[in-house]
Amino acid sequence: MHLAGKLKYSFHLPRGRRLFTVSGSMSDNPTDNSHDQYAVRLKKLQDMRAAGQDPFRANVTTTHFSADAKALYQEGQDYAVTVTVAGRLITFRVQGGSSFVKIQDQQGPIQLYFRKDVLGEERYGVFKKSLDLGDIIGVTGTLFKTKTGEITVRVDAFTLVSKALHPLPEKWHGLTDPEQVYRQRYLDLIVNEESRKRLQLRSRIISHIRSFLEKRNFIEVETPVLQAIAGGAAAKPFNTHHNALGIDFVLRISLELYLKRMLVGGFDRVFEIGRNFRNEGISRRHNPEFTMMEVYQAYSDFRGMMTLIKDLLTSICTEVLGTNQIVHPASGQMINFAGEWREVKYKDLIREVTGDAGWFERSKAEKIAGAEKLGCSVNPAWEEFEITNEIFSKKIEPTLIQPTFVTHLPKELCPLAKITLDDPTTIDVFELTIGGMEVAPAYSEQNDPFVQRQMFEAQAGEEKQNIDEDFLRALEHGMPPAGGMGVGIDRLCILLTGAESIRDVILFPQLRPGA
RNA sequence: GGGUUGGUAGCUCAAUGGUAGAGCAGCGUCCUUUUAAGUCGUUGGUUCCGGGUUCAAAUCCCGGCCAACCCA
Repeated sequence: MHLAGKLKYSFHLPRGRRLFTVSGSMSDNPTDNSHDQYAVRLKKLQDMRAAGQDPFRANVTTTHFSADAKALYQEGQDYAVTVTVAGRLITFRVQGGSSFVKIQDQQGPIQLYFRKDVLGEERYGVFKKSLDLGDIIGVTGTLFKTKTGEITVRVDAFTLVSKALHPLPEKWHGLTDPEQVYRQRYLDLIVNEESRKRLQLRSRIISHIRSFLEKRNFIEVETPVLQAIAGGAAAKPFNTHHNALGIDFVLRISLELYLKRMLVGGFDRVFEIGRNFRNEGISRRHNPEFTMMEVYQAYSDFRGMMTLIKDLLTSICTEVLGTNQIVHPASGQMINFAGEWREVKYKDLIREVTGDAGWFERSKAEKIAGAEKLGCSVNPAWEEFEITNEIFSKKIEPTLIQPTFVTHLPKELCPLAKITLDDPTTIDVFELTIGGMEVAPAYSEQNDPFVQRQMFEAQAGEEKQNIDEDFLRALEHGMPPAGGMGVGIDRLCILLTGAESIRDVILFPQLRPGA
């Protein structure tokens, strides 16, 4: 089931407009050219082509991006530096024989100054008549500072290198319809600086994670997305099919089991930043495909991972964000990454919120009653640990705004970690929770193949075929003791960019096909 | 899956059951240092789709599609 296969790719024209009727009326009656901006722009394109200038065959060799070009200007040295820049036309202010426009490239906007007496009558006329907001142009000119102090390129020559047939969204309000923001992200990126900044910040965060880990001798690897068995997490997978092999595959739901094979193979410090796919609901916090970073370090444990994640996040704060404090939009609180981070056992949090020191000795009926007293709706079919975990998810996790290591979770919640030595009901694990969201779980990884098999069998229940025998065989060859951690990159970006929704930090979030 | 809110010009939004409008964009005019430039004029509508009520529906009712938020 390929989702993309169901999408209809159609050439999109403004509603109710047909290309041939519009262009027909254009040529029949050139004065009546005001009914459709698409048609107006198409006409300009056709006229240029007829004159032997096809913008889609033109190009320009740029010398600088916008901000780099502006940085070359030296005070008082007007028209001394020549640059060639290119970008999308975002403002257009014609003023008789001189005009100011702005173009925008990857680094942001730069102002251009067109003069009739510099360009000549004919080229200036082409500039005024042939260009539209949204077109992509390249210009060569010299830097100067206007009387209002803006560094500007006085244009000596310009080339249209791509025609925009659709008008840009309105310049002041921008594009606000959330649906269009996500479906036509390119428009959002053109007109909404906040979106552009946020998504660029995401790239810088990921880039920083890579360099941070590489400096600590971690090796980045890539493991299969297509897998015969979805392992490493409890989630419903997407199913797909390999035609030549004639077998079904699933898309991975986690990176874990292959990265541990890398530990067996002698890659002692590995990480992968990759897409996971979970066939579950879509919400403010969930996208069906999301980016996970998983990292494994031999001869470490969950305590070592604590240090690693704290160092990593502190490093992102100082080197990428330039601050240790971030506003948590939902609560308005400041999240403080500096100083010591709270560490608390899962069981202690449960005892605290239920007010019951003996919670874990209570019967299932008593736990159900306790959970309902706290306002949790409980499914009677749940196991006891699920009832308790409902309290954690609903009543505790959302309140953990400051960075908090929740440690020693019940062993049922993770079958891949080592049992705590002095408490056989818990595992050596933490979940780092910030801003009410689980950001990074980490474990002392299970490397005992016998215990691992038992855990898998208990988890699989009747579905023994879902046990990854190849992974167990790998463990039987000996995996070094290791700490492992997963970092939800999207959630981290929500947190660090102050976004409201996962959709704001994913370039093209999944939506229903159509529209 | 349930509830709430919304979908009107290219964009941002008005219009209390009674002629569908404004700003920006577009088109035409004036303007050689503007900053949402300004000026004068002007075009542009399957009011998401399909039914229904009514003399009359963007508006009320039913169904559908899409989205946002909340809940599961």
